[in-house]
Amino acid sequence: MVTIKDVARESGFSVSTVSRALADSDLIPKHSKTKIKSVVEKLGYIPNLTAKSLKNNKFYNFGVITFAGEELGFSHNLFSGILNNFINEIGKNKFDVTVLSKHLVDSGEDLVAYCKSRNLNGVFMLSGDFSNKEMKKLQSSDIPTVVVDGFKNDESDNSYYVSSNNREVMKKLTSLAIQKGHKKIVYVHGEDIYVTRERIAGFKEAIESAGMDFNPDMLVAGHYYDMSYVSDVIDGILTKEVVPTCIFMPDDFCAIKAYDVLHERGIRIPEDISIAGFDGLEYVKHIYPKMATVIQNVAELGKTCAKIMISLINGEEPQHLTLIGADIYNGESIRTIK
Amino acid sequence: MVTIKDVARESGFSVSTVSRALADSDLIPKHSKTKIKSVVEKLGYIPNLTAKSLKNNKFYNFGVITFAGEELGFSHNLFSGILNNFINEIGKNKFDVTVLSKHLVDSGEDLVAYCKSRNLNGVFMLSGDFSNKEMKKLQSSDIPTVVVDGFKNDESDNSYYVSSNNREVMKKLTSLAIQKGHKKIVYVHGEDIYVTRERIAGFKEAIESAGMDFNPDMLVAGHYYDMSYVSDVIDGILTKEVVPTCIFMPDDFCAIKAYDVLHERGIRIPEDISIAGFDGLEYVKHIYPKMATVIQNVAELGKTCAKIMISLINGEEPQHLTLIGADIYNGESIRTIK
DNA sequence: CTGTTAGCGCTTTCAA
DNA sequence: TTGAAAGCGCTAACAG
Repeated sequence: MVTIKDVARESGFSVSTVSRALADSDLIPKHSKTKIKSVVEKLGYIPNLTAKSLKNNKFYNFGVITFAGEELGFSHNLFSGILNNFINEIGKNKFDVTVLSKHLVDSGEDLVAYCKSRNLNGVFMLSGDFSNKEMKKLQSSDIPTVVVDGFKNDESDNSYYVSSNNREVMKKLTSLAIQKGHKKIVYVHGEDIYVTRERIAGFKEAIESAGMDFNPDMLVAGHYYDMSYVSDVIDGILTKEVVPTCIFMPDDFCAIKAYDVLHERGIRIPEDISIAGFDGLEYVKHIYPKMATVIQNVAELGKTCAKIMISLINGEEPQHLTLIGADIYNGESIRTIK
Repeated sequence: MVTIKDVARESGFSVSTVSRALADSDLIPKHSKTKIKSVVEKLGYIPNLTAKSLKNNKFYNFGVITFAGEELGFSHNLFSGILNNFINEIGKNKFDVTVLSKHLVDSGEDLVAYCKSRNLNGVFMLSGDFSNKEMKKLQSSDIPTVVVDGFKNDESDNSYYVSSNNREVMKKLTSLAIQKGHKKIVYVHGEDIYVTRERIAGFKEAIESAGMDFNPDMLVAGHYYDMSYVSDVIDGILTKEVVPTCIFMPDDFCAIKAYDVLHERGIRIPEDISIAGFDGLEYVKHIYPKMATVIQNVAELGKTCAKIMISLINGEEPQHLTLIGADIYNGESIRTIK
């Protein structure tokens, strides 16, 4: 390993002069810099950032945690897209990203200690775990956290939340179905977290502002990104005294499974029952019938989280909750009832 | 920040004794350890791994690069699953994982320098970029690299390759179609990399061992994980003088698009044309008709890569090429021709 | 303009 | 059984 010492010796300057030259300090004249840089080149010197960090007490490193409660990890189609954008934005700003493995989170190790021992400047959580103690401790620690999409919105001074404008977009989606003539709509919603409550609120608002009566039967509890329960839930809905004409699923992944189940039962989409998903995964636009869904702005979500992280370590005070606009994709899975 | 010095002062021992006690050294008697650990507890001391690393010249940190050539990053449905398993396996072994952003790779920065300055012990590449110079330099550097799935298999002493047993499984898939009565099969294959060549080889072998004539018309060039070219390619195939009864697509993602295109053209799957994908993404089992595909063993692929990385830094000499078995999922998209 | 020196937090030899 | 001291690679205050 070539160190700054080697460069100093070889170039005839002292270590501090070399350090300054490499930092492009005004104190060092051009000719010295040139000389030093040529030696750097010659020896193939590469500065050791670990040493630099230790000295400066600046670490330029964020952690990322992926939704500990699920098996999905990076395979979560929505979160992986958000993560992509987060990482690229962070990378543009010259920070590093360290991944905290699901194993680490599940093992019950002290997450705060883990992060501190690695000098992480902040942690990005792709959906908080809704039960994990360590995640909670991390959120209420002095390490800044930015949580996207799945969170409880517990107030914590040091935690920042980003999500789509779920209430508004769910209201839009519901209004669209109503406009198309649907009066009996069921919303299979996910876990009780902030985004779910918002979606339910938007759902209700649309129903009520259309002059219809909201009744609790319109809500059915499900889970996000979990196909296993879908056939039971769908069967339950099909045997209700009032069978809906339209079912909103918690997300596209579950909605695909709903397609499958309905197909097996000989029920046509959208002729017999209409379906909508949520998230806007690429492939739902290419299945038959093209699935109506909410397209979350994955790029904006990821970038926003990154910007908040960066502004935080710059000592700024961003908003604690940021909402990002989402769009409706009409598809063909919600029929028009005459 | 509480340092080892603080613990030393507070406990009345010297820094070195504290260090030894925390490393559970035999030199330190139980009562001293107990005393020291109680002070650690009291002060909330957390060891600084950066300092430790610097001192020991051990860094316990791997890099991960995601397929620079594409927009997908972590959204790549196959690679994200592999990555999941890689990270968890690495995490179990107490190493950290640092993400190298696509931005970093695209920007043309010196990747080797980047990795060295961060003291990365090795780099995991999810599909090599087939053109990127920096990626190549990295692979031929003294930093060990493990590449999964998309690679050229250029010989490099310090690069290790893992993929599914593509030749064998593609032979199986092709044989299955032949057995079902298909004689006119077209394989839309991906970029010219090792895995593609293997798949093509397996495809040929199946055709020839069935006593059929292989002809180059059976191969059509496409791309992996790219929907944009699919409709052109499909249209091209449909206007051939001999229209095939079965089309193999490069992957599930493209195959979904093929479903879409054929549907738009009024061509039924599998009655008119049979389709198969490749990779085994969860949702292809839930679309209609259920898509025949090759299920790559994502868990084994990821874990194997991790194990190779770890064995490398332990000074072992793993094989340079490791093949993992894959399975066929029959689905319903390859019809039986009587 | 440049060098000497101290020190970031930690481990480890050497000496007691 | 413990401590002093050196040093990992680097930066920066201070002194010239």
